[in-house]
Amino acid sequence: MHNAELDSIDLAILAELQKDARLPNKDLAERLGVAPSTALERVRSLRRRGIITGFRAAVDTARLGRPLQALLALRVRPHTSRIVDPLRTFVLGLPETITLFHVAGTEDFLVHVAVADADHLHRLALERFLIRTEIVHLHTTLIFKTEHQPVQRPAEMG
Amino acid sequence: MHNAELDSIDLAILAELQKDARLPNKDLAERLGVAPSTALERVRSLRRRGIITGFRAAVDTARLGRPLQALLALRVRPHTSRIVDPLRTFVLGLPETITLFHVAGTEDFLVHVAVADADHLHRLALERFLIRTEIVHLHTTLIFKTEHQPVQRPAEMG
DNA sequence: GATGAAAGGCAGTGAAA
DNA sequence: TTTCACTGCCTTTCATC
Repeated sequence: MHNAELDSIDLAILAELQKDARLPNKDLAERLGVAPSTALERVRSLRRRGIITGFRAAVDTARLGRPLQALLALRVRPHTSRIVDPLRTFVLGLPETITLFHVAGTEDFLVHVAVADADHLHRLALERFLIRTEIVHLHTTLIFKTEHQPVQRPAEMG
Repeated sequence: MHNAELDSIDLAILAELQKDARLPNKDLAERLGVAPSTALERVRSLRRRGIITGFRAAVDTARLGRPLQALLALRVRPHTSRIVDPLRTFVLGLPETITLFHVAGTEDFLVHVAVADADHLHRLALERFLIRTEIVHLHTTLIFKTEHQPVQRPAEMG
C-alpha cells in the first residue's frame, strides 16, 4: 500500500485514535468491524507511513498554573538562518512556548505561549524576547480560547 | 493531593506521556524509579485532576494530502455571541481547520488550517469564509513551518 | 491483506507495610 | 502512599486462507 492511499478503515482508525490514543486494540478492532490482528497491522502501517507521527498526552496548561495564553508576533532582522536558527532554538526552549509558527508576511514568527498571568506575559516579552537585538518588533495578542480539532479527512474541495 | 500540587514524579510522567502516550505502564514505572502500581495511580490521578486531558494520536496533515498550512485572521461584525457561536461551529466543522484561536485585538479569530495547495486555500477563503456576511475582514498568512513543544513545567519567572 | 488460535506479557486488583 | 503478588485479559505472533 502506498503512501497516501487511505481506505475507510484507515480513516476510521485516525478518527478513533485522535479521540483516544489508548483505545485498546481489541476495542478498536470491534469498532472497525475487523479482527484485532488486522487493526494492529493497520495502525502499524499508518505509523510506518508517517501518517500517524506519534501518540501524545494532552496537558491542560491552565491546570499547570498557566491559565493565560497569547500569541507573540515577532519581526526578526536580518532574516537569515544564522540569526533565525538560534532564535528558533531559544523559543522552543522556553517553558512558556506551546507552538512556534514560522510564517510569511510582515511578521516572521508567531509564538503561542501559556503564562501564569499578565505580569508573567509582560516580563516574558520584555525580559526574554525584547532583550534580543534580532527581534526588531513584537506584537502581543491575547487569546480568549483555543479549540483544537481532530484531522478529519484528506483534502477535497468541490 | 490538591489540584496544582505536582511533584517531580508527576512532572516526569507528563514529560514521558507527552513524548509517548502509549508507553507501557511497566516501562513508565521503570523510568520513574517507582512500582508499576504507583505509576498507574499517579497517571490516573493526573487524569482525574484534569491535568492530563486525554491521549491523542498525532496525524501528519501533509501526508494526508494537505501540505500547505495557513493562518486566517477574521474580523467579525457584530461581535455578539449570536453571530460568533454559529461561526465557531462552522469553522470547527471545516475539515481544513486544525485550531481555532478566539483572540483580543483588531482581529477576532485566527484559524489554523491545512490545505492541499494554494488554489485550495484561495477557494477556502473565497467560497467558505468570505461568503459569510458576518466576516467583514480576512487576512491570510502562509505558514512555512509549525513546531509543537511538550508542556514542560508550571509557571515561574525569576 | 485478513483471519483465528496460541502464548507471552501487561494491567489492574487487593492486602500488607 | 507505596509495594508486592496474583489473576485475568489483552496484545502480539504466526500459520493459514
